[in-house]
Amino acid sequence: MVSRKTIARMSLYRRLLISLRDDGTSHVFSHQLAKLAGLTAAQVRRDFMAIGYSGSPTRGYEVGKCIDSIGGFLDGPRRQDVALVGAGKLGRSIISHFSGRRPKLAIVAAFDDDPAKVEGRIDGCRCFSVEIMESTVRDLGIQIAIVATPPAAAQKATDALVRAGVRSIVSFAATPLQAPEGVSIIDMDITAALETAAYIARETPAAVAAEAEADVDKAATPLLRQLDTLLAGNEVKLDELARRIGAQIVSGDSCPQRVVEKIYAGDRVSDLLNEASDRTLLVTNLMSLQMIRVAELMDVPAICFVNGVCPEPDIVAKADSTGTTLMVSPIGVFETCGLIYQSLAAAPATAPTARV
Amino acid sequence: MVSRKTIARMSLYRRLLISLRDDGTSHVFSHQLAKLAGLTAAQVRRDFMAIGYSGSPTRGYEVGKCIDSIGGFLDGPRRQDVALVGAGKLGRSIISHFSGRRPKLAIVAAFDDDPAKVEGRIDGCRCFSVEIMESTVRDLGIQIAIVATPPAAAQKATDALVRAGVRSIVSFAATPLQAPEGVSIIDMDITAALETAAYIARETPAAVAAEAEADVDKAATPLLRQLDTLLAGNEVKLDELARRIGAQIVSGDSCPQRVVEKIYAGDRVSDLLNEASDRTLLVTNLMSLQMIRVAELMDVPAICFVNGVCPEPDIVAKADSTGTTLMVSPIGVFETCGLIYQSLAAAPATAPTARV
DNA sequence: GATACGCTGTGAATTGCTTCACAACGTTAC
DNA sequence: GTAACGTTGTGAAGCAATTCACAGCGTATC
Repeated sequence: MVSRKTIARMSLYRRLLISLRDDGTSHVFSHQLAKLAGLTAAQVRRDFMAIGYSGSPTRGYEVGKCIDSIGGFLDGPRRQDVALVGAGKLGRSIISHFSGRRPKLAIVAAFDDDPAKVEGRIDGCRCFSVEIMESTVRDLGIQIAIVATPPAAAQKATDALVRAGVRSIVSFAATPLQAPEGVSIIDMDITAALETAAYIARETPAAVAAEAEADVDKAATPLLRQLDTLLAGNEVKLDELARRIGAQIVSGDSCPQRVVEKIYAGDRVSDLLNEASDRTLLVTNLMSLQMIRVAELMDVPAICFVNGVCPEPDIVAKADSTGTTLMVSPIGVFETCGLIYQSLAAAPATAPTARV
Repeated sequence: MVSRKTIARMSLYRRLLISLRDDGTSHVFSHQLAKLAGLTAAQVRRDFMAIGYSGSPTRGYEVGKCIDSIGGFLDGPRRQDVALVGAGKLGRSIISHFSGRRPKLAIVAAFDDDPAKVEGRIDGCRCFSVEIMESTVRDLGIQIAIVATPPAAAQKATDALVRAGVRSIVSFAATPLQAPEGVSIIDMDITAALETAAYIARETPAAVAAEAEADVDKAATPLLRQLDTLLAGNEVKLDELARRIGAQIVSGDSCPQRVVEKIYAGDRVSDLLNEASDRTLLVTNLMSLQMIRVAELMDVPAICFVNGVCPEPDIVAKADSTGTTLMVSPIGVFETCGLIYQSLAAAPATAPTARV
């Protein structure tokens, strides 16, 4: 397994490489990158070896490819959300620091015990009361947190985060945090850093130093019928549909020529069993192997993931093996459904304008 | 010579010991201190050995004496002054962090290129223009500096600090700093720390390799913009919307007169945090109390359940109590989205036919 | 087309840090 | 008094991270 230090350096390499790319550099040698990072060339080569990226003996490393390789290693397949506890000056500055920087890593919620800060927005990040932290973090499925509270509140916050399911914490608190096995703490001890600097300055030998009944059905009938009219017989091929909505087909060679005439949007697998057919396109934001398995079971020809999130290789592989076409729509579920609907309604075939 | 890591731990030990002393503890064993610090007992003993402090085999270490010993090692004979460059949020939070904490270590001057910050006082610390930094630092004989500037300015600041005689720098800049031999740099790389945390959170359970990139995002832009145009300013009242799509409002007395201008369809709660607002209608097939909680949290005015499934009384009750309007659409997510979309597109206002 | 060059990828060596393991020893118990 | 216990201090072992050193290869040069 690759060490924590190597991971941190990867983060650094990527920033350096991005900066090189922006400067128009296409290739870089290990010793050059080493110089920029303040390391040795051997260290850089070892690190790249760890992620399996190879350069050319004559041109060195390709900046673009290298950035992608590091991205493949460092970034998860989907966005990871981060919670921040302690919206004091430090906490707010950290939010600003990350604001819009890494699309795959977003501080989505801040928590503080000061009512003044609560309900405000800090650089676009919502701030809530610590009282709802545990439930919120759990509900959101957040696994990463930053602790920037006064030392007295830090351990309590950490315990709540751990109970909420957080697995990795970056701490700026001036006190070490106790966490159970399996929860990793990365301590950014500012005080220790400054004191260390002071020591060095002093001792270094001089150098330059988430009721009711239903008469709902009655009202529903006419509408549903219209929809059926709209969709039925309005077959469309998968590849054509993908093109119309700007989605990209990500699964390999499965036949995108098949037709769909019904769309099911939603993540509830149990409903799928009743709704889906071999002419149904499934629009979902739940990306899992289970989804592919159910699609196969129901003979669903295609699945459209949303928000531009590409499925992991094992999911693509599974889809390929079952012959399910996968596509990724760059936009959300509502927007994707809207476009498909619009597209079908606008189709030359039978296009009754739905009375609304 | 004692290692940098050991020095940083000393700083930590001292803080832990001071807190123990304040709690009235007079003696402490290596394993106790180790527990507090998150280290092993052997490590603690080794470190104390390095500074030549000895404990008693029966009583352990004397807290007071030990603090003094560490002080003798860590602190210099006289106060050491520190300069800070970059009085942005991060810089100011660092000043507050140290303000009055360590008498022997004081941030005496801050430097920034923003005239608005210059000449002001931050937690008692004077702020000056970067222009006079070099000469001021030199004149004050400052040997320790903290760099908290944007990456672009960091190297320049470092060079000036080095010329001014600084021998040890703690950097919070998002870029590595180059310094001559004899000037030590302690890099607090926040970005690397968070990315490392993200990696660990993701890879800890079962490692899965990541893959391809998504140029899906590019295709997304124009489409999304069109959708925004379509939806923005196309406000519609909740009761009107419900009537148009044949949905039934099931929650009690909450005000269905509110308007919505955005729809979010999907069950992924975490995305809601970023997407939802007090004008967003949430279309979902996930019927749970958690959904109501999140809606409340985000001030989402209404939730539309689908497939004609009426929510349980407890959910309706919860929604009533939070003022969230609940409606039930007789049809599925896709059809509901399609109808809403159609409805908005057909609205008298701005109705650009989406190019597909 | 052969020679020289400089770089990468990697086994092996090295360095530095952490933990083990145990002698030494003060304290308590009987 | 002495046996048992639990802790410190420390040499030695172990482990992780880094560096060395060089084979191998693509390119350039003559």
